[in-house]
Amino acid sequence: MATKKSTAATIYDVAERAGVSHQTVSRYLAGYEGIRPTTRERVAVALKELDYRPNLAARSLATSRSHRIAVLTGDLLAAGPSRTVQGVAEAARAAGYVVDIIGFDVDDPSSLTEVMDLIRSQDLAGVVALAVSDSMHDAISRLAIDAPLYLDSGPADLPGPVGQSFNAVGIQLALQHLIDLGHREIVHITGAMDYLAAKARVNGFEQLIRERGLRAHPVIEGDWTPRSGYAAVTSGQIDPAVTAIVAANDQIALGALRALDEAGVRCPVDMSVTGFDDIPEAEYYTPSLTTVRIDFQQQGTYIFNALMAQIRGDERPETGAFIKPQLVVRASTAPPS
Amino acid sequence: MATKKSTAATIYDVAERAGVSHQTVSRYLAGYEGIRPTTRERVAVALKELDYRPNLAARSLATSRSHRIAVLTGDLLAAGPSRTVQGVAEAARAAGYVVDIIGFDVDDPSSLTEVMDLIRSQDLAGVVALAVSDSMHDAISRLAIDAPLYLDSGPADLPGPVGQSFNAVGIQLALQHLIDLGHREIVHITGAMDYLAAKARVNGFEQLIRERGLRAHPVIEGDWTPRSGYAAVTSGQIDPAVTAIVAANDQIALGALRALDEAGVRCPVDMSVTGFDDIPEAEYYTPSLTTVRIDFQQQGTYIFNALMAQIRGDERPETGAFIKPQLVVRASTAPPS
DNA sequence: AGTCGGAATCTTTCCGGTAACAAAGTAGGT
DNA sequence: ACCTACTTTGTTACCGGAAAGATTCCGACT
Repeated sequence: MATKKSTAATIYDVAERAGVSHQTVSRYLAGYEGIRPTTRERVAVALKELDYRPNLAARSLATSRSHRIAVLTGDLLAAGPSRTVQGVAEAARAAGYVVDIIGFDVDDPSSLTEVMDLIRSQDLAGVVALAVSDSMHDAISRLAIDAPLYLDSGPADLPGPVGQSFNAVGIQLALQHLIDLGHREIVHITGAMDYLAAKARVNGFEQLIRERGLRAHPVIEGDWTPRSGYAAVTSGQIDPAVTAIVAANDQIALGALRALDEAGVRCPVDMSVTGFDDIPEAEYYTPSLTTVRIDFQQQGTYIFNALMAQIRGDERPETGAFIKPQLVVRASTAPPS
Repeated sequence: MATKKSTAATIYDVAERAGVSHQTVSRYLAGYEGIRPTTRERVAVALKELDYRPNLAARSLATSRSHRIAVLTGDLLAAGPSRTVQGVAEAARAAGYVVDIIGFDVDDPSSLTEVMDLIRSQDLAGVVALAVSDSMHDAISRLAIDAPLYLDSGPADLPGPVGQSFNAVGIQLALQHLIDLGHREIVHITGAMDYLAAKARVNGFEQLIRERGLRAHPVIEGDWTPRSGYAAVTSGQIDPAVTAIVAANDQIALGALRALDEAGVRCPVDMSVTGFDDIPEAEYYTPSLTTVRIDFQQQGTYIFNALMAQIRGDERPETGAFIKPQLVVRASTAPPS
């Protein structure tokens, strides 16, 4: 039966109740083996009776380590990042870590100064930076945070962070699907090009186009938003020969779908469209969107694990982690007519 | 010129450098007035030279108060809540608070036990619970958290939390718009009915229907998802006389739009549809969705302020805060034909 | 029985701040 | 110049844990 006390119980309270020293309680909590069973039992009982909860501030002060990680992100609003954050948060919680969300202004690198102060004040176990543009990438990597930092961005020509490993393969899944349907003239609408994810998708797209020996239509630059997908189609940049569009995410695909509809171009009869992410709404677009499903939950887990590996100081870069994208065929793709 | 030191500077380091006692430094940091200008200057210089950052764990331990709040939420994925969280996080950051995101399993009230432990270990300044269903509402309010708690849920018959004040007015904006267009047979597809937001929208809807003396079609129960909007239309629950649908959010509207399209019912010619939230995609649905825009940023600010008021122990419940919803007329509504 | 050594437990110190109290320093009034 | 009353600054204790060193306990062995 938990005793109601106005102030939270400390290890001293527990120790007194169990008739031992506070250090013994501390050892018990740390899982130390060498405690006599009778003593152990007394401590356990006292702990339960007082409904003891450790004070994390005190622990963190004493050890100068915490079980808290920060997620730095430019926008939580975008569907992808927000789900990734969710995934990281869940993985972190399962591992007994708490996640601080720290936002910064994507357009203002100087806002990082505040962020930096915040991070340095917090003794964090680690920091994850998600959805980071190139300019921010440099600013962040210069940040000289003393905690391990997992940066989900970087040059597109390197293998890249584990959290971004699926981009090329994913986009190729969509592209190959269109090729299999018989399409030969295919164009890509990109995400915001200062994001690694966008560049990786472009690279994946162009690589497969080359491998298959297809005509390389210049990509059309978008910025992840439906608006940019709409603009890409209405801007007249698309070669009339094109019969299929590979959008860098579902929102762009939505915008494109809408523009096609307004222009009287039927999807999928006259033009096929694929998305990326498989957000819950994608199935209900008109027509239902063929897209590539990403397991953001798993992505979050991988990212968290990668950070934990850094925290523990592991050397091996955990090569096995790869998020397997999955093609979801719905009604927005069909053979060219 | 900041001196590079391997370990972070403490107030003791600063004190030594400035030739004063650490307490004087502490006073300076606390903004205490009674410090001689010359001393003040020396401290300021030392502070800057050592690039001092306070250790929040130590401060929190000493004061048993922290500048950290937790946001408890069932799902970050849903568009509304995630944007609200974003808003709260931003308001909190502006006020110098850090936000911990704590997720729990909506379907498993026992997961709250863990959450509870987490919260109690963290010495938090306050807790915000968002997107809370009724069952969770009870579980959470029983949680006996010693920090101030802002619960964004509750009985639908009370005025309700400030964060939810816009529901009735917002839905009535949509409904009145349809009435103005000449619609008389209007049905509502609800959100998940164990959420305050869903109930408040239903109440607002039914109230205005009564006031205008219109036929009260029974509401069709949804769960915020596009799937449920789709199901509501295809299930045949809608009276053939109905000429307009008021959906509880944009996703539901999307599902409905899709079902109507498949059934060959033209929107807005044969059926008008309104959404709620104005997510960025809504404009690009087919047809472009008439909806009610909610300023989630502002909502987040209000919620944060409400929590801060509780933390400070203010009595007056800050009655002035109201998020003004805004009707956004697009192409999914038209006079009945 | 006396000793030795490891196991179990206790005591002290520290982490980096804040709070309360004590002690200087300073100025004004007589 | 002396005392009083503020001002300014310094000292010490404390928050709740963890780490390190000190101490007690206990059984095995001589």
